[in-house]
Amino acid sequence: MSDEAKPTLLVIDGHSLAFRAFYALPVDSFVNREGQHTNAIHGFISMLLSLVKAEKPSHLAVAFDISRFSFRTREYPEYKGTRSETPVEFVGQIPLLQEALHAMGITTITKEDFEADDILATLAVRGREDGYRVLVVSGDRDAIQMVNDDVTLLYPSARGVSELTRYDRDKVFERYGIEPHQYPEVAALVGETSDNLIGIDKVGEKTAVKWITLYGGLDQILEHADEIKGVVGQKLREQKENAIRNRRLNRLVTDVELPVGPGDLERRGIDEAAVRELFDKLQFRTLLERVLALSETAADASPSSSTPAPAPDGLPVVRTLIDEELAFWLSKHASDPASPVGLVVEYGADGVVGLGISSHDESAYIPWAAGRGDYVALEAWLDDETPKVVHDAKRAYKALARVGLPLTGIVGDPRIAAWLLRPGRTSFALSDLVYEQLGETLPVGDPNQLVAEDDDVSVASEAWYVLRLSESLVEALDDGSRRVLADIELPLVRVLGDMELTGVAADRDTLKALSVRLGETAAELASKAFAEIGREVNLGSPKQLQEVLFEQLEMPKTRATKTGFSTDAASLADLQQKHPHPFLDLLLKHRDATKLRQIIETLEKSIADDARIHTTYDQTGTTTGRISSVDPNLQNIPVKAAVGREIRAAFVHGPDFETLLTADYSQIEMRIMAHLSGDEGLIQAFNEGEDLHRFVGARIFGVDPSDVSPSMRTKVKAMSYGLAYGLSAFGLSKQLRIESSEAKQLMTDYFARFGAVREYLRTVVEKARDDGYTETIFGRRRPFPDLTSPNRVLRENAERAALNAPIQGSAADIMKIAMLGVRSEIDERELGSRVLLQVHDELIVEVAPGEVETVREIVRRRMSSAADLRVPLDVSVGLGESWDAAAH
DNA sequence: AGACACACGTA
DNA sequence: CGTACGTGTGTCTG
Repeated sequence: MSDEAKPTLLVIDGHSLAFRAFYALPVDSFVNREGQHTNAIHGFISMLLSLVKAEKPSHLAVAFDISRFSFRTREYPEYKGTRSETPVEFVGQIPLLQEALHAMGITTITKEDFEADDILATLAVRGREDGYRVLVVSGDRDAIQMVNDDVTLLYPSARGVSELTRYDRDKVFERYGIEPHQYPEVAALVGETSDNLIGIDKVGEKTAVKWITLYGGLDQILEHADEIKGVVGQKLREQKENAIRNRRLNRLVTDVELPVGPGDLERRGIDEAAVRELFDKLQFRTLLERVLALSETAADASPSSSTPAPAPDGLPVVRTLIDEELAFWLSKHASDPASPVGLVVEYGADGVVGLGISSHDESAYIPWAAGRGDYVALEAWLDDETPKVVHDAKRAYKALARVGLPLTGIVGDPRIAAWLLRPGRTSFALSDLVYEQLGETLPVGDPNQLVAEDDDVSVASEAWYVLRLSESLVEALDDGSRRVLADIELPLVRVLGDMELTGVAADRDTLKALSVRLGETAAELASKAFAEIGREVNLGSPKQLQEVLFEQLEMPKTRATKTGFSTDAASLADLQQKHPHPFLDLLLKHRDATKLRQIIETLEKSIADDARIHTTYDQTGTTTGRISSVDPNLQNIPVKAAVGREIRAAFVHGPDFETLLTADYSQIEMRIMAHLSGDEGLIQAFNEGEDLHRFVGARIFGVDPSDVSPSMRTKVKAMSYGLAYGLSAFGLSKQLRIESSEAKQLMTDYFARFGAVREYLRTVVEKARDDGYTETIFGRRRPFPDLTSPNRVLRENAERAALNAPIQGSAADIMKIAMLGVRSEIDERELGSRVLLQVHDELIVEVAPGEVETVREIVRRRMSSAADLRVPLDVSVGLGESWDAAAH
């Protein structure tokens, strides 16, 4: 293929050319009405237009450095270290230039950890392979190494960017006397001041070229270093490491992984509206004419083959921000306390990859690489009061904390807002919420698309959606829910986040020993059980158990399930009464042992490297307002059985702490029921501070409190608790294994004494049916559409849930408020103790040395005063080495 | 591999 | 025919 017939690929080092342009044009002549300097943008675009006109490239791209940091600075921190601060007038010009290029339909490419020249070198190699004539525009002399028969370097002259010197093979040889690929070896010997690469003393270009010609290359020169005479030979031997290092650093990478290849860089049509708007803002009148003129000829020559998908109305163009630009953008556009910004953290396998930030009309992407030193402004911004809206703020808070970044000023979280609006929904994914709430489709990076939107764009654009979504959701909330969001849920994000990050210390040996012991017990029980039935079955399989029980042993059928008959513990206990068999008892004990062992093994697996277990609280995981706990669930650690308490004994305080403290609310739901119903009897029971069930039992059975028998107390207790769940007489009789007539009588007697409770429970459901929702004391709502369902099962289920929601929900609110109070006082008084776990009505605190009494008082006071009810909120506190020992 | 049912731990 | 959860196992399905 002749050169004439080959398509031309033009690739440009954006940053270096813009910088050249900046120094070539007078700064003060290019300032727009907003005070933004534009000389570099103007010079660059002017140069670009001339180039396009002259070279008529069919394919075109501009590469930018992401920052002054790259793999080279990691290897050699002094790399480019002599470069002075970016001039203040240059700041802000690169993002605007990128914006202009996008509007002009020109692809820009960046790659984390690489310099623009590496991108150019990669495209040059691939372009050559694919049959292109390649033109590389760069102001960096290292680019000379790319030159060959198909690749030409256009290098700006001393006079600026409008005159570019063409370096082809011949020109390189003419200028340096070597082949292009040898240039870096010369540079390695001589050194490169602008990159802060020191060469060999006394070796200049002439000497270096002479040696290269004589010995053939750098390696050969070093091999023959001993033969070189004089001071210069001496210097070479002394300083050869410099040359080796320089060569390593000035070698351009030619296999950078890029989202695009040469074929994807075909010139596209311009977005005329965007160009007009931006050029108007930049006040580029003549350039606008030139761009439009060129675009017409381009359109005639090659009709655009790919038109970018139209962006949704108002979606801002994304800028990638680094270094000074980052600080500039943050200070100029994002620190207004009155206008929140959306923030999206991009998560990679190793944590934070980047940040997307967006106001209503500007979006930016900030690449993040751990250990890089240019994030002072970002850190300050994350830690200031700039209002930030974050989807799944707790996750972002934790991810940022893990890389040492703060996050304060969280004023919105659409995930939580959507949950408050409709706590029963199943998905809280951003894309689903955007679709449902805004009626828009969240753009996704489509890897199949040629010039795919890269992650930068998606993350920054997501931030824009997060902001709008949050505003729309808050708008949809009622005042009460809004207060719950602002006063409870959002402040709680940090508290829960820190609890998760801290974790709870666990004693691996205790757990291990326990699981071994339970394993042995289970094995013994299994073999005994097999002996009883004369064969081996899988005791964990309900299906196989059904065969054994109902076919082989011909036991009476139990409660029906979807797939047969139940083998749960209650059914087995029933069977043991009706049809006693040793197998049943062995099976139950086996279940106990294996279940506990399973729990222990799960816990063991979840112990992290810091010897602590870090659960994750799901702040949107329940319909009532409670939080749930996952991975592992630390809210269902056994406590009732003796072995359960042994498990809790494995949760201990950390080495630098004095003790664990547990604090729990006594009968909080009953107290809330007393408050909400206003039942004088119940209120009196709590105010007298007597044993609640004894007091209630005395009233119901008409005896003295001292004469309430254990069996009476059990019945009363079951009924009291059951009431808050919508328990029926049938259910009560089932649970207490008493006649349903007795259960019925019990309930009648209860309501005769505590009539306001019945009245309350009835009106809660009635009101919920009218309103369509229930409400907690603090205004948290839960919708109940099924209360008017003609389907009886649905309706009655909804009735029981509606009965319970304000009670369970108010208890959840109170505990959350208490947690906020405890945390804020610990912060205020600068204590070292910290809350570790929350189990609905219980807090577990790790107490720092010397703080026992202080923390005990704080926790007790903050928990009891979290709400002002018509009954006291009783809190019991315990201390101990372990969770079990601290229980009471 | 993923969905479902069952069983069971907590408040 | 008592609310609210999460997890492990077995089983069936694709």
